Amino acid sequence: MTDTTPRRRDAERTRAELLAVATEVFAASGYAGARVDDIADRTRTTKRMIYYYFGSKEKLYLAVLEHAYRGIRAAEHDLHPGDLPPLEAVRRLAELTYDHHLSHSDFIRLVSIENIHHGQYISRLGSLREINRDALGILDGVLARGREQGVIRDDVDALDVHLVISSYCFFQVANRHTFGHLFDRDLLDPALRDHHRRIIGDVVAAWLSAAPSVPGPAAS
Amino acid sequence: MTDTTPRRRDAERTRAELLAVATEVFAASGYAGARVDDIADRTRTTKRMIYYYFGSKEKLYLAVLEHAYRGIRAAEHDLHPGDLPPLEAVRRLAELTYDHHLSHSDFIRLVSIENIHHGQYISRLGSLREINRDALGILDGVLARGREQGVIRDDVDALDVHLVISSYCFFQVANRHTFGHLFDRDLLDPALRDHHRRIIGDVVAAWLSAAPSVPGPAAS
DNA sequence: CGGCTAATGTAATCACCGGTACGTTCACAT
DNA sequence: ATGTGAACGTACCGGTGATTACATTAGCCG
Repeated sequence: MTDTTPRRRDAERTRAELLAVATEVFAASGYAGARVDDIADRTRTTKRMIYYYFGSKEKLYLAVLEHAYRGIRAAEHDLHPGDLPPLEAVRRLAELTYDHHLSHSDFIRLVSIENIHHGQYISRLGSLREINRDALGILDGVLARGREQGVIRDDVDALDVHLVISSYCFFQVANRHTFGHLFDRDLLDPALRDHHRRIIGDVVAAWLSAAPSVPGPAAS
Repeated sequence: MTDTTPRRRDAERTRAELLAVATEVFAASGYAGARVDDIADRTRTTKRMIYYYFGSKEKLYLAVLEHAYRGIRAAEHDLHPGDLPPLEAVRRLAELTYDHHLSHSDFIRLVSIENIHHGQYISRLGSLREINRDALGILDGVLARGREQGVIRDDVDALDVHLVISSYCFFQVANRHTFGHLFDRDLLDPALRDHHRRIIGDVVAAWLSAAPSVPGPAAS
């Protein structure tokens, strides 16, 4: 957060700046690793204000988490399936999700961090559940259409597809460092981006258009 | 670490116990979140011994990380492709990897933690790189055989396949909590295990047997 | 046995870090 | 213009947590 507007006494702005910087710091260091002093020092205000606006480190983290989750629009929202052929729509969704994840690495890291803490904080943020609902609804509509047309297998539901796509995209960002070290491939190398994006598109398209491996719907 | 052998003065045992407990605690709380006192209290020795054997919290974590990585045998090692049809071999590898990840959640969590720290610790453990080499080699052999037989597409390399499989399996364990909360599906629910295992098998089998989406090898 | 070192226990130290007491100043309403 | 509360700053506190100084004992080797 470098200086921008040098106004004095602007509650909204101070609060927003703290939240933005806290997001960066928590994402960079984890909850326990983040330092309240560090967050304060990176703003043009002081530690006192963190407690004035948020009350505690924990509540600040909760605010960061909620803000991050609300700020993320599921890639599904940018998908306008229109009358795209279902398979093309899903491929497009996969590739959108890929780009979406790559450009929101702080969010991805916060999710990792939250899982390290067994989801103990997000579990207090009940209102988030609804956000992803309609995103899944969009995907579900596409799959239904594909099944009707007989071009998409019937033993897979929207959540399964979402899981496969998210896993792949998430991994690229979340495990960049260990994977890069062990295999000498920087997953986020711009030169590989098209290759990696195409892969997840190919994967879901091939998967969904294949015949069910066992007759009849199996999803529970 | 509950009591087992009540011998006194056993260096090997003390060291091993510390390492095992430290693995649990680091995996449970992250590096910064883990407490040296906590680790010591869970053993039948004292904090002093951590410093006697490992020197510092950081070196203890490094030892945990290295031990965990060495202790993990890539699922590829349990794959004996023999003369299985290539596609079946890859499907089998995917399903093996799935079970493998599910039964090593502490390791998965350590990997997540290490990535939160930008891989700064694993980058000091240069010797690990070799471990995964021959694992990839096995997969590479299967793919090569499949390409020769014309049953596996030629625009995908072993690392790509490994990435797709690992991503899916890793996500299940690593993001269990946030995903479970947001979508009301416990990814590790035993009742879903067969369903989820089958999915990754279907995914790679369908993907690899499909025709390349663009003519000619594209992998870099 | 005597002694010598590896191994262990106890009790501190010291920095760091989340949180707060207290005082000040801005800006808006009247 | 000025009273008033919201917004902010400074300096500090108290606990915690990593690390260590020092004392002790166990076991082996001769």
